[in-house]
Amino acid sequence: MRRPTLRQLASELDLSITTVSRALAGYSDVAHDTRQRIHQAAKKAGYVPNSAGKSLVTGQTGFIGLLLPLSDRPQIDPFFSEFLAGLGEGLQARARDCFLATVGPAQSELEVLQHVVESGRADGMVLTRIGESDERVDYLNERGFPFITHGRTLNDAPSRCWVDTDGETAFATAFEELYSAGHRRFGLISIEEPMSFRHFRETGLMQAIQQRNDATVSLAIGRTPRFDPAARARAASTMLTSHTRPTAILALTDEIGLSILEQAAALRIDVPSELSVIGFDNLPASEWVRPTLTTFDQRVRETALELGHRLVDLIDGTSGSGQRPAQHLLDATLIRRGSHGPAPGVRHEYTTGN
Amino acid sequence: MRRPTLRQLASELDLSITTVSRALAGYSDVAHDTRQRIHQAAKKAGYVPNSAGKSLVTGQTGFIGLLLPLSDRPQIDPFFSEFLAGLGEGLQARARDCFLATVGPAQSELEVLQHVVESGRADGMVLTRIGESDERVDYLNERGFPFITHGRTLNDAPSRCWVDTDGETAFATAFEELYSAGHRRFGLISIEEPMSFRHFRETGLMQAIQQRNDATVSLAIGRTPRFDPAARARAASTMLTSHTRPTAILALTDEIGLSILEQAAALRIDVPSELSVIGFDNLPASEWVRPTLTTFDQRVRETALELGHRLVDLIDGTSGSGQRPAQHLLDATLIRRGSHGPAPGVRHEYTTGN
DNA sequence: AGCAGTATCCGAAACGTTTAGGAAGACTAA
DNA sequence: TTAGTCTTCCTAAACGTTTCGGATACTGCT
Repeated sequence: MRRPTLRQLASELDLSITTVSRALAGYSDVAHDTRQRIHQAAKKAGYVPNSAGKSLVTGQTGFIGLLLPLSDRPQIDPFFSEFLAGLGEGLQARARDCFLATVGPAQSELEVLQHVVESGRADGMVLTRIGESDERVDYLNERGFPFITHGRTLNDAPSRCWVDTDGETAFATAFEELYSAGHRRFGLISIEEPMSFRHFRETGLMQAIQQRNDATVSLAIGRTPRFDPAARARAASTMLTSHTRPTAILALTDEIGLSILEQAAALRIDVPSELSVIGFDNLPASEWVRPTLTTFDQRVRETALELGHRLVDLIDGTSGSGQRPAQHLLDATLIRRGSHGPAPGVRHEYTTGN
Repeated sequence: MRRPTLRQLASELDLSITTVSRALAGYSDVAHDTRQRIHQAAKKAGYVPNSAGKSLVTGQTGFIGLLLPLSDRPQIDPFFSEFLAGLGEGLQARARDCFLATVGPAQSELEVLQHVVESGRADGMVLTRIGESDERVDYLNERGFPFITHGRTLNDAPSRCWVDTDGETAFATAFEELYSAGHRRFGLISIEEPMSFRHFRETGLMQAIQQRNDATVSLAIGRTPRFDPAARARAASTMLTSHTRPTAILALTDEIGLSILEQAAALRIDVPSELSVIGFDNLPASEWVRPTLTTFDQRVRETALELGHRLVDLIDGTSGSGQRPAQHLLDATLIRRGSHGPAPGVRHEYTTGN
């Protein structure tokens, strides 16, 4: 039982293909009762336009591509399902579907991206995990292919579409929160990879420190490969056993934050009385651990929904009319939980050292 | 700058479209040096066949659809990214792409499924979250559309393709492990939804209990809606405060297991000395909590990879030659962690009651 | 020279849709 | 009556690909 086509419908109704097509598409040059007959027959036959045919003539596929690297590390992205849910919701509202361009371990993302773009499988692209500079962005820019990114590079033109979470403000806020609570010896455990979110979060912290202009504030920085749990634990442990252990540590991600909590427990350092930790991402696990992890929520779902809408605007050329700016920065909201608190009293400063 | 087409390539090379097409497709009726000229020109022009054109004539899209419900609950599926990674990897190896058919809150999955199938956007479908009986499965069966499921219904024909984790054996194993450790008063916190994995896990437990044929074994059963954290907590707390509190509780999922650990901590019931808990899923959080949660790992990624390969086999008709059976049951592996241990001594049985 | 066989290429149709550019008839206004 | 304007419908081309069924020229053989 093959799917009904326009031709079949037309011959059944003794009409031309054109008329059936135009009736279904809602054009006004079809008589009212003809239109009704057509709609009835279409519904009865279960007619759904063949997307390949349509795509061939319109040049649009109705697909949005999402570049998905399949590294061998276990978790792709902790909030990936959230992201997908938001994106899917946004795209569905605009009658598009999402397709996953998977990047195998042996391929480069750029390679896959080029193939997708050139084969015309997608009308637009969504890119995540943006680096401080990003060859994928450069390629699509040059190619003139519609795309949007979750995150920005360090040198985007003002017209380049992106949606990002304001990590800069978030980390400044975190610093202020902790500074006000009396903390002066700070730590930051960051990642080694030059992702742009690292840049912004770090910058936010640095600027906030500078702005305080308080010589008693110190900052120790540790780095770890992003996806190596053992290295993460080492970085945390190193900072926690240092001679001048910080009283407050900012973790670039929750995974790092959880690792710090774990090492602190192992070293019998009480959180939050002896040590404050603030993470970023609001992973599910950050609610399950004890103490619970204070962190920032990115509202990933919302972000991705926005991303979808904006990309379709871009493709349809709707964004030219200027209702929304091309770039959109969303606030991260601080989720105050159990892993931060007032700094330990100055008296204790030298007794807690290792 | 539009993408190069076969026609352009052909006229450039002073050849017919046919020849260029056949050379690129690897047919043998093209002279060696002609073939080389064509390949060179194609590479130079960056030619990639237009997928709509190809799809129109071959009737294949190269896409596999994955039905993705966008419920309003925050996390779609804890291991969703894992699943996607595996599926993507499998499909990529077979030169297919994965597309996401998102189901909005207002739509039914069946409705979306029908639309995808009838519009010819996909060559095959992957279904997850299978119910004990499932209208989506019925529809696709009847429609004769290629599909595979992660999970099985309670009445699948032997030829119906699926890959599933053996929850039956897993729960029997868990029971045996605990029984051998001296536990006799068991609890099970299950879900309310008639998902088929619930059926198999419960059945596995029941059968294991029956097989022991030990009158001193008791089983208390609690149920909670799958995605309601508050109800989950209530169910856990109810079982933990019952007059005859179990010494070992099996949680149908890790989310339930984590909730039990949380409630136990709140009630000052020590795990594992007073209570053993075993979950299922191996969520990331189960490693972060203290005590860590003993649970089963489903090897989601591996499962999904298998799923992808088998579906493509099915589509290509390769599975007819009978190298692999249509149905495949994978073992879940017990990850022994900190939340289970020997049963508390009989002496304590009546002192721990609430 | 005549013939079969082979290597190499091509014309044309087909897939299902959209849409530009009419055409035919009915109505309106003078 | 006649020209003009709507309303309603249709013909035909186009999108880019694959593939069936030849066509042509060359080879080797008798």
